[in-house]
Amino acid sequence: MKNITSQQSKVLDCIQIHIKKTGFPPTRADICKELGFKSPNSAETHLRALEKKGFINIESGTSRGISITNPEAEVQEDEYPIIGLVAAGSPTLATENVEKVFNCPKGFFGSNFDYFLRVRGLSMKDAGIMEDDLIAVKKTQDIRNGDIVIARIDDEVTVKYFHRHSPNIVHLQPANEEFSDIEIDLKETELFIEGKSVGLIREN
Amino acid sequence: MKNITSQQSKVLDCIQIHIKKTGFPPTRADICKELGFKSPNSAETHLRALEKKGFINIESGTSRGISITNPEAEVQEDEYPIIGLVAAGSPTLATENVEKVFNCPKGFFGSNFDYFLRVRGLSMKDAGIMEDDLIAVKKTQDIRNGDIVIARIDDEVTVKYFHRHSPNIVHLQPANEEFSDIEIDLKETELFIEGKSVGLIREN
DNA sequence: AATTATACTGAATATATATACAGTATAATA
DNA sequence: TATTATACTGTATATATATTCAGTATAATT
Repeated sequence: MKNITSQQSKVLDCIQIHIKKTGFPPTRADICKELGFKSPNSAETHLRALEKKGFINIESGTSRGISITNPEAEVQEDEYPIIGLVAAGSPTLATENVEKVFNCPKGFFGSNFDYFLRVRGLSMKDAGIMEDDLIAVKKTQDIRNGDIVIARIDDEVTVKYFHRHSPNIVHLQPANEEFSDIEIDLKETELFIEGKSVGLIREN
Repeated sequence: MKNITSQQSKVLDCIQIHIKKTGFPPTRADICKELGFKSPNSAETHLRALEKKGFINIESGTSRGISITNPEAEVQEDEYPIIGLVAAGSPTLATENVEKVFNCPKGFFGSNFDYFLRVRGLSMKDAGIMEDDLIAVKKTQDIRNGDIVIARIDDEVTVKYFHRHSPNIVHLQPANEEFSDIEIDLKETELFIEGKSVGLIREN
């Protein structure tokens, strides 16, 4: 996305405003009227420049065939799958585990994420994570001590605090007195980190 | 909004899909192509029917001048204020207490709500409500025993479980051993119920 | 010094598009 | 029974619209 000139920016604004106001994009003539141009070619050349720079897309031979390339600045809602926390067995993101999809704006929790995990059990109760809560999971290996991770040990999926104080020993710590720490020797046991929690949603 | 026929519904869907896909509404010909009509007048009459019933608006003499009257059915994101839990003094929803606004689709938590409350303290810790969490508050007086309410006693705002087992005695119960019940005699003390919690959001 | 991008006017035109008119047919309503 | 709504085909056309071509002028690059 290259830099935009002052006039091109006005034209881009004009398009956005027209769509918001009327529901459909402007014609060349509409733009001229709005911005005071006397020739439709003034609008045309600006549109071509905006297209070349990647701000808009022009459908050739189509009336009002202008679409704004980057609606990121706008709403951008997306569907995220809700995955049931399967006790054992199948891999986490398998299709059969998708409970339903949940509409949530992108970047709702500041950072991006990949899916929601439906919480089972109360092992993270003291971290305010309750049964049936939805954890927003970001698939990443960039984990720091104290992060809440979604981990897989021997096909069992669990949500815990992550702590690693020596190279081969990882502690998966619950937030509930009734549960005890899981200590994992990476030389003996395989640990797969699915991702980490970046947010939480609870529906009452 | 009158009832819609099956064919008209298809045409309406077609318009919505076209806008979503291309960024601009379809022409009569586009609709024909999509739905298999052989005459542009087929689309035209359906459009007129949809306009008459209030589902769409048609800008006369304008190419692709179709706009959908009720975009409610679509995404419908809205801005909700985040209110800081003020310890004492000013009324809760006063403008000076608005921390910022938060974009969230309407009906995100199943039911509607009015604002987000930023949680201070850990009095509801065992209910999984932690410091800095955002509680989705629905302003209502329709409270049942066990609901999490936002209550005001003498200008102090608090979040607690609501219990009323006799007509004049209300218990506001925390979810934390370190806090004790608040018993309110409605004949002596004024209790104002701001609303109840319908959901929760946590940003990690 | 030559080229390219920006920023316009003005005119011309092929075609994309809305829209009216003429029919046919069926189901619902008054 | 007459009327209206629905659901189409098919043709025609005025005009809305994209788009090209011919210019003029200034600022920014190469």
